[in-house]
Amino acid sequence: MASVEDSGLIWTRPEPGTRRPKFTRDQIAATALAIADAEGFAAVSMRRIAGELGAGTMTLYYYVRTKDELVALMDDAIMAEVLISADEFPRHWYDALTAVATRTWDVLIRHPWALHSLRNAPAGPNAARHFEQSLAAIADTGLDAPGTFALLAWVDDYVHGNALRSAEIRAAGEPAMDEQAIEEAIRFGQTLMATGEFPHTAALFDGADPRDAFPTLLGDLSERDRFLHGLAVLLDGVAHRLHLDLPPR
Amino acid sequence: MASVEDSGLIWTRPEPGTRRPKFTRDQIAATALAIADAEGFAAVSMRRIAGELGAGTMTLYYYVRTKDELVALMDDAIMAEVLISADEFPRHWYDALTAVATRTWDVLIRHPWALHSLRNAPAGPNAARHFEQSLAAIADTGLDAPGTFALLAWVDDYVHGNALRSAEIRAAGEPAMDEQAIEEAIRFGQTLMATGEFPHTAALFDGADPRDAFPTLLGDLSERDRFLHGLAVLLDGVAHRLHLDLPPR
DNA sequence: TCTCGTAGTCGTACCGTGTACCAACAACGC
DNA sequence: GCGTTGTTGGTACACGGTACGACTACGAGA
Repeated sequence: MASVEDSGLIWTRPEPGTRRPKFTRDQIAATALAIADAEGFAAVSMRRIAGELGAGTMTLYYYVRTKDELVALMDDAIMAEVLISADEFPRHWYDALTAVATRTWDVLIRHPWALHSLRNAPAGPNAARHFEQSLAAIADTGLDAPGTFALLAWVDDYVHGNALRSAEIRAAGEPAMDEQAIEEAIRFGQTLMATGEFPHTAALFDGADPRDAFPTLLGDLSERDRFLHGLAVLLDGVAHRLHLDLPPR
Repeated sequence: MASVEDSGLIWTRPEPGTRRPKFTRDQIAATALAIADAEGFAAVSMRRIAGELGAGTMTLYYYVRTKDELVALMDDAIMAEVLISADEFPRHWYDALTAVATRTWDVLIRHPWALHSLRNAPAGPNAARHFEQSLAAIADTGLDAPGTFALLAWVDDYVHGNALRSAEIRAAGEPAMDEQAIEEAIRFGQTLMATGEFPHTAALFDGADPRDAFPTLLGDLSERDRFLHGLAVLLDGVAHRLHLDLPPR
């Protein structure tokens, strides 16, 4: 006898022959990513993801052995965003490396929590693809293996270091720090200045309110432009030291 | 009537007139630092610190409002290590900046958990002193405020990015990753290689066992030398772009 | 000398985390 | 019909930060 549960229309009944799980890893990772983007990585808990998905908490552990594995999934999803399609890949090493670095930076800024929270995630397939792309970018330099490795490391270090700090600046603008906390921080700064122990710092700010002074100090450039500027400086040094040619302009 | 507790010799009784707290913030921060250095930042919990100190957990909250404040204390202690004494301060901007950056790197490597765990700590007095020293280092370049700020940012970005990755490599050598996990990771890598999707990566490793290949790829240099090399490349670019003079050799 | 205010200490309890364990259920091959 | 196995999820535990408030003992005032 068919029970009430069975009596639905075909549309409501799952196709037979396929004993499919309710969820997929992609779906779970996407949910986790959405939570992290909206409320920060700290809000990503197993209970929270499960709740968002309308599942029991422990259900997630059928798809994933530990939370670390789930984090690895998140990392791989992010690394996918970093990949550059073949048709937008410049020919010259300088431009190609700049393109890869910039794309990486863009993604890291789009997910400011990522660099901090995915640090321990083991590399997945998309991380490998990103590395392959990086190698492809500088293949025409003719550098040997150690040289190649070193160059990529320098660029990666700068990109990550810059993204880390830029993400911080971005976060500082958010309501995370309330007006009163800023006020106190400034007063503390003034107390330090008053000791006379910081002549160079005092000269730099020149008595101005730090809140007004920052745009000037940053040269009225966007974070992204300042990143690009530093990258160009670094690659200048690279071309000079490693005797590589710069692209025609 | 004096109770049994009071009956000790003078030596065992605290001096009167001074109702001193049992602990100090410095002491608490030092304990927390020791735990972090020995077992990683994750091992630093309020209960653990208190236990180490022979105090009740909640006692710590008399000295500190929240754990975040305690972390700020740890950060300030670390920043103290970064400071360079006046007599070892080189004259030329290139050497001075290199000295500051290298000292920073050394400290970050000595405390590999620091960069990752103290990221959100607000700047304290020693952070301000470090900034002042950085300004002093490049004062003789004659750069204007935005130029100064930009230069320090580039160098800081590179130092932090490199230290972050170097600390990681260091951690990877630790027993954290057991033999079996490494074996699996390598097998996974080979699976990826077998797809033919990674020609450049395959060429780089040239069929060698990754465990043997790494020293060669790293150019048989120490982490520290590789850091210094990259820093020199960056500063080369800086001198070139900003029309600054290099130190006489 | 007695009393009282208060600086300093800490036990208990609450909520939130990751996850081990196990019971319940559903769909398939026979 | 059955047992098997894939899938779900409830409960419980250890551990985290910390709010609350009780307790202790010093120092000052009477």
